Amino acid sequence: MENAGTSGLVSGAIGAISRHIREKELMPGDKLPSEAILSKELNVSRTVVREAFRSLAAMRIIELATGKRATVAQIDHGAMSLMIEHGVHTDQINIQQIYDVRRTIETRIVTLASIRRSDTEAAEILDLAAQMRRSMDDPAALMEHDLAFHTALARASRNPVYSLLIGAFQGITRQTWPIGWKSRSTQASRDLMLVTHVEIARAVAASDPQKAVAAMSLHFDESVRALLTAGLS
Amino acid sequence: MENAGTSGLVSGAIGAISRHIREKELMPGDKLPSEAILSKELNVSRTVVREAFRSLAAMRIIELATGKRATVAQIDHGAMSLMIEHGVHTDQINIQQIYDVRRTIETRIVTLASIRRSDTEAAEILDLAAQMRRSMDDPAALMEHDLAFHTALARASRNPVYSLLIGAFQGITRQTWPIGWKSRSTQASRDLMLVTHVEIARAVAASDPQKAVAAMSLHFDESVRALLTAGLS
DNA sequence: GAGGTCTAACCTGTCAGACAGGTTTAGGGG
DNA sequence: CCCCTAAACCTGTCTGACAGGTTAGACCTC
Repeated sequence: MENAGTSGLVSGAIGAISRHIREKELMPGDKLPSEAILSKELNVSRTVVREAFRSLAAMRIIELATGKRATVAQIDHGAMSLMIEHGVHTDQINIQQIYDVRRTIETRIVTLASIRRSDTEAAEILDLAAQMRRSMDDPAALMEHDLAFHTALARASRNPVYSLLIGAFQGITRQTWPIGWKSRSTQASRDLMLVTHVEIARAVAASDPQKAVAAMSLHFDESVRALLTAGLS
Repeated sequence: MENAGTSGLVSGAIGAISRHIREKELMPGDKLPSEAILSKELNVSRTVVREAFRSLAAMRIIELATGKRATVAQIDHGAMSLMIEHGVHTDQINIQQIYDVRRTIETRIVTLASIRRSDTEAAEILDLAAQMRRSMDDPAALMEHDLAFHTALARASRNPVYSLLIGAFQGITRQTWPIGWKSRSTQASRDLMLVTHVEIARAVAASDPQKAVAAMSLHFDESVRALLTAGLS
């Protein structure tokens, strides 16, 4: 009775275009045929091709731009971020569950980062931790540095899937971060958070996976507690 | 110089519709306004609303069906699966990287599953492992049971984000699984794989997280080795 | 009054054609 | 050989139309 994914001209076009990308082994940046050509080849109206393009663009599989032809896109976490946000807003996922996943993958990330980070990356991570400390009185800036810190760690893991995943959680984290920050009411608890980040950075820079994991673990214990204190289910 | 995500009438419509869902606190299954109404409210043509709907449907944020109005959708791994496949086909992600992520999260999954699984779930997981054994001579069926096994474990973890992630890797796994199976050329290596699954199932059923993690770890060691043997970068 | 049926109103899927810009390309002039 | 321009190409958006699926209410029967 259900067929949503495969029936309909648009779904057919999506499939045909995806196949085209695979078969021609197109790489990010490569151009796709124009809407007019595709609509002729697939025997459908331009409307159908356009809706197929939009669908693929929504998943960041292709990239659209006015005047230019569509191109194959680089993977990007934007779409995943929206999906996760949607899941949270519709009560299908809660914040604690996201934190469990983040803890799991970020623990692995710091292990890999400790082993694989370049010196430049180590410096960047250290610097981001320092910037966090400096922007202690500006929550918005602090949050951005915090997010950038975790993103940099993911990148240093040299596994793009981890970067993708960390990026996917960023959207919803932006919305919950202030809650956690506010619930750290004492100066001591705020300091602790900043110090923990510095500790993580130092351990990664020192190529000490065990210490890095321990610090990251502490960070999550503390974060989860902060969110629970704030009453976040 | 870049603005792809926020400019254009369609992006505006996507934003407006997303906001509508959040502000009205719509839950999965709830209906959205019709295309005609939305196009009037947003002062854009029906074309624009339709393309916005398609985009949201591609991310499985909403669900479309002919004749009926669009509804808010349940989270679904379909879109993520396509994104991952795209990443692999365009050489932005390789299989080993995916296996590293899977190992990381599946290790956590069996820990949670061991603690939280219901008796029904335990029985199901045990049964799936048994079915794998029985379909040893039918690779297609074996693969499906294998995938179902890991999906069932994720579900038993009681964290929908893990289910989502496991689902997201399923598409690409379907394409690489046969490679791994073929590279297990000896009867002994094939038996090992089946036995390992049974071990995981038994450990979860026995609520023994440590044993479950050990077995899962072994499973991934073995899988990664099989793929490396097959020459998969 | 309850239940069932049928029709009219509503809604989505697809098509065709049109036009305003943005982009690329080929040619022509210096 | 380089630069500049105009034509060709391409996408974004709008309008109007029609087929076919869905729904709700009117109506009819028991």
